[in-house]
Amino acid sequence: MLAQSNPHIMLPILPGMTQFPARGAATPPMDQVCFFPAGSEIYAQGEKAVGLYQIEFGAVRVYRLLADGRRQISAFHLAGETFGFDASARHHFFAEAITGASIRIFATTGRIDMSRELLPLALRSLTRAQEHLLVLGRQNAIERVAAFLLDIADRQGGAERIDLPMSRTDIGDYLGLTIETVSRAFSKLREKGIIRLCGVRCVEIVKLGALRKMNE
Amino acid sequence: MLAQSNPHIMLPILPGMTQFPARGAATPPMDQVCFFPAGSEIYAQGEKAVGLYQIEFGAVRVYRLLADGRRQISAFHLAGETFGFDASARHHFFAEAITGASIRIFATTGRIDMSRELLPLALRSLTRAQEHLLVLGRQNAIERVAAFLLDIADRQGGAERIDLPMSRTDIGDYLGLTIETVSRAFSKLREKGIIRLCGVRCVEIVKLGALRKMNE
DNA sequence: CGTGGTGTTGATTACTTTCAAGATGTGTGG
DNA sequence: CCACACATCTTGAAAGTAATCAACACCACG
Repeated sequence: MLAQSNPHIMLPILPGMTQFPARGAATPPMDQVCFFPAGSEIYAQGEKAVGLYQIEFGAVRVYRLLADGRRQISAFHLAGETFGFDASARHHFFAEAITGASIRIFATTGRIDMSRELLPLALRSLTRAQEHLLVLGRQNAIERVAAFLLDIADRQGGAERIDLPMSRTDIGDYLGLTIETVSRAFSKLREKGIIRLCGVRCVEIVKLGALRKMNE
Repeated sequence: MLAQSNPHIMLPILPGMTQFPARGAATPPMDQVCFFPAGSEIYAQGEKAVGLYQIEFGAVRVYRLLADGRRQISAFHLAGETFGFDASARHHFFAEAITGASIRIFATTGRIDMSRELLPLALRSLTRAQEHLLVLGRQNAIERVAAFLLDIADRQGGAERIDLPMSRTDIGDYLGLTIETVSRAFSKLREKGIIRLCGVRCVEIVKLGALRKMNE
């Protein structure tokens, strides 16, 4: 696999890019591009919200925890997408970089009113969340994985080859399944000839129609 | 039970209130209060969105269907709440009155920009949806019912006596469970002394702490 | 060439669904 | 006001799906 677009490779900090978390800084600097290493926290539940986050490259998970450690990832965000709407004054969720991610942070507080631009983005997040409710509430394991693959494929430009930045654990926590069940669903889709697994985090969609038919 | 606040009782159409669906009208009239009988459609998936909906009294379900009839209710809305954000140009979901409901419809198209007022409402819907994802993805049947009761109790003003406007089928379709499982969860909570059932659609929360502890 | 993290597969257990029957409650008509 | 009918809800038993527990495979890294 070439390095061309492999998000697992740590890129050097480029000029004009700040690495975060940085020594001594309590919050990331505003209105510039920050680099978050794989696994690093972008914001935490209960933390004061300062703005919105636009991903230049990399991937992000937004999640919530139960007291016993059960985790629900409410959304993945990929390059080009904007997140951080889980807040009125404070964040209700955690956000972490999955792979190393370069993120532009926009201040929205104490600024000119940005509602007009923000509302459509917020509504897109809302629609996504509501559609995910249908998946979690009414679809079985294999249908959930199918929905996940279709969603990611679509957001990666619709090519049949998908690059998964996240682990099976992340996928499980997004789909409300265990990693074993996710793995079995992948295997079953492979056995049926619907997908091809070219490496653990690379999937090729062979029968797009069959995948779509599982989600109607 | 007194008629005082029983939403199951059909109220007469009051002066200044239009009943809908009405003969000959393709869409409900704008910027006024409409009465929707129990079970009637407020908007449908794919329908052009015309505005937002504020509930004067009654209750509403917003849902989506799979091809085979499986239904996921993404949200219930009670008196005082605003809904209808499941749309960019067209609605992505269905909305129906559960009980007879009186609803004020606000036009948002071709009007002065209302983003500033709308954004906080949309964000509240988003947070609700994302929190519901945790329930559907990571909680078991009894925890889901507990979460549901806490949510409704909170939205009805926090009194220990809850009036449920919706059927067990609706609750099941909201929580991603069958009606039988919902019923069994209610029974188990009753057996544990956490709730009391004063009629099928009336619940009294006896041990609020125990209920809360199931949702941490 | 080990080592640790991640992913896969198998066997068993637990929980929810499905199927079925009975109970409760509401509305209607006598 | 009571009796019946229909819809809704509850409970039980059997079946099915996903979780858990366990072992092994794979891969990147030192």
